[in-house]
Amino acid sequence: MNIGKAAARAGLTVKTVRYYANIGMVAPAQDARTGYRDYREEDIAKLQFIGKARRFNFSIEECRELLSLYGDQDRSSKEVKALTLEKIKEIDEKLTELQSLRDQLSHLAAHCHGDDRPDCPILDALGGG
Amino acid sequence: MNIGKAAARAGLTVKTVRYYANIGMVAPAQDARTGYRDYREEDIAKLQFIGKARRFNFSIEECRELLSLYGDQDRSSKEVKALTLEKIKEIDEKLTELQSLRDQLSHLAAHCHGDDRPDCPILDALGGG
DNA sequence: ATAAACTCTCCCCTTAAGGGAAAGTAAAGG
DNA sequence: CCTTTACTTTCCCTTAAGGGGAGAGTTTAT
Repeated sequence: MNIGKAAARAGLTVKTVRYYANIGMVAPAQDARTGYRDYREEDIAKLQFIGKARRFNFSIEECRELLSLYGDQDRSSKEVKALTLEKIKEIDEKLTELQSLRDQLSHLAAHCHGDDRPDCPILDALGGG
Repeated sequence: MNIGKAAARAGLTVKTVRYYANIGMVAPAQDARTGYRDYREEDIAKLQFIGKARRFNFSIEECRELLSLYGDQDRSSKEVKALTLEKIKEIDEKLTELQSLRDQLSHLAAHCHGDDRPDCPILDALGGG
């Protein structure tokens, strides 16, 4: 199967799929003459797997780890769960940080009258000490 | 004032300050002979301003906008508030997205027994259709 | 036969800097 | 005065994960 079809099947762009081939994550055989890549069903499954993991905010390297666990018949769910819990922790930290940021900005905006007068608590807060 | 001192005063790295000079955000005069940059108090204030805005998650381009408003004596707080409210909206979207992501991962982790058995709901969810 | 659609590699672009090399400059110490 | 150390300069490469587009070759459809 050519790359265009493969990408469509996996819900990815051709560029993305070619990128995954280049970094050796899903690297199908290439025709000796044309250089065309030939994707098999197994490759499609991997691409779909990666696409989903990426949507879950796993990085490329984490995807690589998950993929090796996925392909390993003797994998233990322990490792997968650990990776997932770690990812959840990261997300929690990001959530806390963003929430705090939002509160601060919201506070500033609430005290800014927002008209044409030149004084503005937001700029004051940014500029002051 | 040399770049090292200026960076320290602003709580930024030398690399960062030099980067800001290169992109024309805070570009002090340079000595004709040595090329050394000479930072004035006004520049320090700008650097501190940018540092703070960056910590508030404003992008470089947004910092540039804020900076021009900051330097404009006739600035209106209306524009600043608008920019801030927009930023809050972005953060809210990001929060929603992250929360949903967290819920999904959390759900998967909760149903994964996490022992050495090879079946794992997380991998199943990633691999399945 | 030819035009359209598809694929290939190669190179530059993105954000916001960080790392490090090679070379010049300044300040401190003896 | 000389040397060592600290500081600064420009330049180039790297990051994460691809996107955009050029130019050339291939396949398919008309």
